[in-house]
Amino acid sequence: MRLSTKGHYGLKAMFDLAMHYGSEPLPIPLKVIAERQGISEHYLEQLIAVLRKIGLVKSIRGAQGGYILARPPSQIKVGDVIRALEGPIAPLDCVSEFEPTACEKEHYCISRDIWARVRDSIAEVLDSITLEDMCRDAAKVSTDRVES
Amino acid sequence: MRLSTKGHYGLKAMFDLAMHYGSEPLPIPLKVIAERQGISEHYLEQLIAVLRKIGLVKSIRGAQGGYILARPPSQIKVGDVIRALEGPIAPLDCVSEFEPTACEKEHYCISRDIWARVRDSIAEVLDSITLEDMCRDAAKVSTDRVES
DNA sequence: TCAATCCCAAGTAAACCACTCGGTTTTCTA
DNA sequence: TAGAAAACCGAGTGGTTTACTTGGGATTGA
Repeated sequence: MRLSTKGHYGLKAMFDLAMHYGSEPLPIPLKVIAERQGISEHYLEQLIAVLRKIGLVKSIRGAQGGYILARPPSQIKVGDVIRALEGPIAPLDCVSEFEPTACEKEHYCISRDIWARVRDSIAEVLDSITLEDMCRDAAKVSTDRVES
Repeated sequence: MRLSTKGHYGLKAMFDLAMHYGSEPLPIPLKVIAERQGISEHYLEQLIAVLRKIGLVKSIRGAQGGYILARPPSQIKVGDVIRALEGPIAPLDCVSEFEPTACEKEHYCISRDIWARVRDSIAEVLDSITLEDMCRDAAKVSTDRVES
């Protein structure tokens, strides 16, 4: 029941982009994201390629290029990012969100219901949080720190 | 975010034992469990060894021996079984239920909160279901089938 | 032009998974 | 008391996944 670094790093990168998403967003080079978030640049490149193909980020090539979010942070859910990088939420294949594979049909598998509930509870958490929420929380944390 | 077969098979085996746990429980040989649940016997042996060491099942050696639950089904939570076989619930190491490893301390990691929430929602589901609940549901399903 | 940047494909060491194999030891029953 | 049924034990194994690295090529602003 572990998340791989794909989802973890990918979310960090998306959060980084969200934190720098202004009214006139400037593209942020991968190198900067990787440094700020402490991730191998080449590895992150592979992850962000997936996010780009899925349409969560846009890229601008050439000098002064970089990446920007394809939509405002309020319209990107954490679940979108995780699904893009980790695939459908599915503790077991037979309860995958999308195209569940057939169980052994012999007898009804009682544990299936449990994993379906686990899946739904994970999805509920991930889909209830947007990148905007994360930015707001981050701002709050830094304010709290200054105050204390 | 996948469960391995360890947790899956282990829960099936425990459910099997629970379904045959009477007032005077007879030991059930591994071979029988493995056949009923469609699991490789030798592989299940390794899993049940873990469950035994942790104290969820008791073994009786020799002919007519086998395994029985160490406690009644009502006192064994699904979460107990999964934790025994898969380790503490922890989407990331830094939010492990038990002995979380240190995050990069540099700056507060905002995504940590998300994974902690995911962890808690998984734990909540798994700890709210006992083997007895599973048996009751199984009985209900088979009744429904007969009625329909 | 040239440096910054994105884009792409392949390779790789280590870990993990889902088993298998080949035994030894214990204990009930005939 | 032999023999079979069962638990117990440890090593091996082929395949997949993970988390990268390496080494380039294509695009574009200054």
